[in-house]
Amino acid sequence: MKGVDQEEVSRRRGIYFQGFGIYGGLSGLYDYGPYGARIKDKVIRIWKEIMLSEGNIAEFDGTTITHTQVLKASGHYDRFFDYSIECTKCHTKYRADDLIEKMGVAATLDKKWLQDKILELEIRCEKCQGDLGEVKIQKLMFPVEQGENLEPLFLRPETAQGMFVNFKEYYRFFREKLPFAMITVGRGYRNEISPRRAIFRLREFNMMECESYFDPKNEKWVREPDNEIKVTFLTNEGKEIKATSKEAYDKGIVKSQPMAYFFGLALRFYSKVGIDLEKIRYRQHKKEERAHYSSETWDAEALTDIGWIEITGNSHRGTFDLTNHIRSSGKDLYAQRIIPKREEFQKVKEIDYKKVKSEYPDISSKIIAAMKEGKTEVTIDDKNIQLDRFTIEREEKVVVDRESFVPVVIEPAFGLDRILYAILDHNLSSREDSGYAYLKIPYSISPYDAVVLPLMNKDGMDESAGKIFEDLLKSKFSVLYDDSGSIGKRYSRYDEVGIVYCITIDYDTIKNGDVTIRHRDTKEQIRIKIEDIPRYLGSDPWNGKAN
RNA sequence: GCGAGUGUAGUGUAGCGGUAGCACAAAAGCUUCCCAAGCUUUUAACCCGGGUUCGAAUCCCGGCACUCGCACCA
Repeated sequence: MKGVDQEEVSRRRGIYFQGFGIYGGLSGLYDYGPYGARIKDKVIRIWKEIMLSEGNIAEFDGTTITHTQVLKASGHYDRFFDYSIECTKCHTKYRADDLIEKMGVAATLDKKWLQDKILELEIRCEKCQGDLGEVKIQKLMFPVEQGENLEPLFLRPETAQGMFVNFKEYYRFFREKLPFAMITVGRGYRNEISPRRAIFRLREFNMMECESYFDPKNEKWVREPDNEIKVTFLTNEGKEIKATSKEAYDKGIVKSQPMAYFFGLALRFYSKVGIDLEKIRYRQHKKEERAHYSSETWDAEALTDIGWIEITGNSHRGTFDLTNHIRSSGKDLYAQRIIPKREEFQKVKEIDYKKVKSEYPDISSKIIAAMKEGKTEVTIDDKNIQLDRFTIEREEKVVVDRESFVPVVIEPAFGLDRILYAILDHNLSSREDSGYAYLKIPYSISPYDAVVLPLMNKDGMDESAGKIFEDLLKSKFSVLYDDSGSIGKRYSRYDEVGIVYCITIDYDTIKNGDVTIRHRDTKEQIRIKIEDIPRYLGSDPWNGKAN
């Protein structure tokens, strides 16, 4: 907090605001307005630019409505529930399954079962010994109707699954070479029990996820982790260390090399979008906090006015997802590795057609059919025939030079809305002298390149400004035009939404053909020729630390 | 989802049974050659629904939303 309320500014200036406001709003749904939508778009672009410039990362754009079988395989369908129970006296809330498991009984995730078990075990409120009420189910996925006689489908609770099920497409795209990764930017949906703090916890949210695939025998990214940016690592043993990603990996703090590599990428990204790296830390999940499938999890957290908030989750998902989809779909989602050539003798079983025909010339086709079905005996015309003796076994020499395996997955999942929350929190400041707010985000995510401002609306300044504005639009710059209010008021207007440059047209413009360009942060102005404006803006002249 | 509290122009607030005021913002005009100046004018609100009452923003009930706490965040 710097004396400026992010939510107030956002509402007032159209960065973000509650969805469906004229109808009283809907909990957990927020819209991005004229400035917010542009900032968001630029943040996405920077992220993609960084990820895609790795060379072995490709983009995926999947649907949000998801095949139910996918969610059954991933575990969401059966586990994405919250069975809660509340004390009727003091209203403390518990998870019903937790209470039962604390009694040393394995819980079955079924409402009636849980309810009965709680009565049977005579479980009472831990705090006040009061009676517990009814078990309530909170479903955390959003169903979507798909037709009269069909089961509802669900909106995806994460973008990851869409990528996993398309693993093979991308495996082919990368010509069957690991490691590679897929990225998706898109929306996810979770029926959060109590969404709060504006865009911090939403029911429909934006994420940018990356699924990277590795041979478990060679879990390394193609490049070394970053060794420049230092950040705080907080281990699950409570150790706090400031280190670069490479150091953290070398010292064994971060076990997974790719994970350490992605930390470096993420830090470059955070820094580029104006997140203060002094307010970033990596916190390792404790065992009990970790998702069931993960062997190593680190959250990147940002310090904001509401404390440390998770902005990116990094999970080592192992082979969990692909194994489940292989099992569930019966399809091949394996990768292959080249191994040293070796010759092997495999036992091959074959049907001895000659023998069958010579012994049972009339019913040979029936016998062969039964053998092909894998039967060991068959009864034809009341005759019981053992089939083993028609099998011949022989050894065959085969050359083996590859083997199949299930790739392991390492997933950095960026919460876009929370990243935007952190960006606003870290950059919304107030001027020391006047107290007015200004948003010191980098030029690269500034909602517009510049604003064109005639100093006054007369003596040809307005015409001149109008022409400069039109020319900039034609040159593909995103610019605004504003001629209302005093010049100081207008500067402040755009300071507040993070626009870096104000181009002011004054009397000298008419005389000399030059304009002043004012910088948001320093309030300093320089004079340049009108024809130099595109070059000046195009050179991305931001020189602050955030670049 | 529970408990407590809150909901008034775009934003921040006053009014708390007699028919909505202020500040900032916004718009028009005048003025002003550079950091929310001044003057004039204007636009604009009682979260939604029901009840009590001659009369409700105000009291009551229900809903919705927000804040905090608990829980949740796989």
